[in-house]
Amino acid sequence: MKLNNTLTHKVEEFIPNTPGVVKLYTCGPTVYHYAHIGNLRTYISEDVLEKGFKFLGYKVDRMMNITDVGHLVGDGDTGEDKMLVASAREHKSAYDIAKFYTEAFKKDCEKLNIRWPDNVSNATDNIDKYIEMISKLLEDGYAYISNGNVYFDTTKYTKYYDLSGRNTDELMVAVREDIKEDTAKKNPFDFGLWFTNSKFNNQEMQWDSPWGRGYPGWHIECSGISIKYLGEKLDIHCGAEDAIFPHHTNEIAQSECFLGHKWCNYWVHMGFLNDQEGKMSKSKGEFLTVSLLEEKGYNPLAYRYLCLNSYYHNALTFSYSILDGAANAYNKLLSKIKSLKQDGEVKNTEKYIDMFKEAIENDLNTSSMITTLYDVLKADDLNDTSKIYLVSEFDKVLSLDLLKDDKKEIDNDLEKYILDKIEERKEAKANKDFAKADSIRDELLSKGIEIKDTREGTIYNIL
RNA sequence: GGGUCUAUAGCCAAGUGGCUAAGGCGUGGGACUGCAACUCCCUGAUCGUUGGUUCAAAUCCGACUAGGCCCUCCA
Repeated sequence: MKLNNTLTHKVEEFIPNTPGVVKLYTCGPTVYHYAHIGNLRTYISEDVLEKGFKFLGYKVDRMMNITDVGHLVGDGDTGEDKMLVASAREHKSAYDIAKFYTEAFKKDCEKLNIRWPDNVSNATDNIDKYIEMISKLLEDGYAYISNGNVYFDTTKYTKYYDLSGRNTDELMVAVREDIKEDTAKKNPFDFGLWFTNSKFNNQEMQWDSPWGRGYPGWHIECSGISIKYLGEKLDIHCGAEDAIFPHHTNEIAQSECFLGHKWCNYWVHMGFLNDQEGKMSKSKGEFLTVSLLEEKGYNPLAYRYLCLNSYYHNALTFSYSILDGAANAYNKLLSKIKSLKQDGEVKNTEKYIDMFKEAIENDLNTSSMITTLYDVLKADDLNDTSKIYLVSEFDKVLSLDLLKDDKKEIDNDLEKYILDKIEERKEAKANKDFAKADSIRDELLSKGIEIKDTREGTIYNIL
């Protein structure tokens, strides 16, 4: 298995700490609002990564966090706490907001066939672990207290800039005009581990700690949860590309200083889904949620297909025309698969399984996986039974419901009505009364029933 | 300003130094059809520009150009 490792800036062979086992940590969502489809792209990629490893025979121990503790709002807003803003907007407590949007996120994942990870933990459920880590960092001199807050001292960790490739001199502090520098820090890029004295005096979520009542910094959350549940050595840490600096950079610093050794060998970052102006956000432009796509008549899996057709590490620009293309391709693919009929024994499939595995091993080349699927459908050395078998195998990773029988239940009355109409139209056609034939077709279509004339006769399809 | 990633046909893309540059969508043409839809067949690029390395480069190196992301938080 080869992966694009941000730590080494190379696509390189993946070697787990324990042969055959992958310890995988994926950064989860901040649950203060609905997720947009750009957020979900990352989770689709991580889902395929997990399933791809399993397809290759690995055991995957995966952990994901849910960030349910407040942080600064983004996407155009400034200086407010996300959870607080959502609380005020919806007149709910921060805990209720987190619960509500966690459920919403879960539903979105279901619609996109993103398997809910076996291990998911809320940031607020692991405060004890953060306190343990921060205490040790203070004890060992990697952290200091200033103005009531605990900060990590970035000058104490020499490899601080390895992941992002930056260096201290060239970074700009508070590059955006609307951000004020925190003067309590010793060094500009030190970051908060625990706050007791923040600008959010109305912070609802607070806990007691050796440094006073307050709340943890954002970065400690992922490190704490990962180490608590997956142990001291992690194989792969995933996240979106914007998390490289400072989030993942800070995670590495605090984790390795706490552990005293190398923590994670592979850092895999997912590219963004952009709109025409660039980064997709919740506050500018159209707020593209899975529900919105459904309202517009798109199958969420058409979006999944779109994502799988591109490389996880690169940016993808969203537009309705590319979604239309994906939806079209996806529907054609489904109807091709639907036309397969069981016709014998499964045979000659090894070659195609190998091709599919090769695509996975090639840095999760989802585009090639789909190409292999098309190769199977076109193959003349495979019978239909073998093709169906391969499609079902591939769908373990692709999760596009390729073989799902979505035939809608219709009652006998409706069926009789449709068959009568089809018979009536057949007669009209025989009598060359095409106006009548067309009007019957339109009538059925207006009721959501599409008919097609095939060599085997007229068939109908409930839309 | 600095870092980092990217650049293959209208669009999504494969390609990891060497046969005629995969595949999908769309477009155009054709077959089928009373018409249409469906289906099937045919249809397109010297790989951002420019130097270099090599017997050989879309593939390696340099420069340039364009764009994404990061330097509060964001997937």
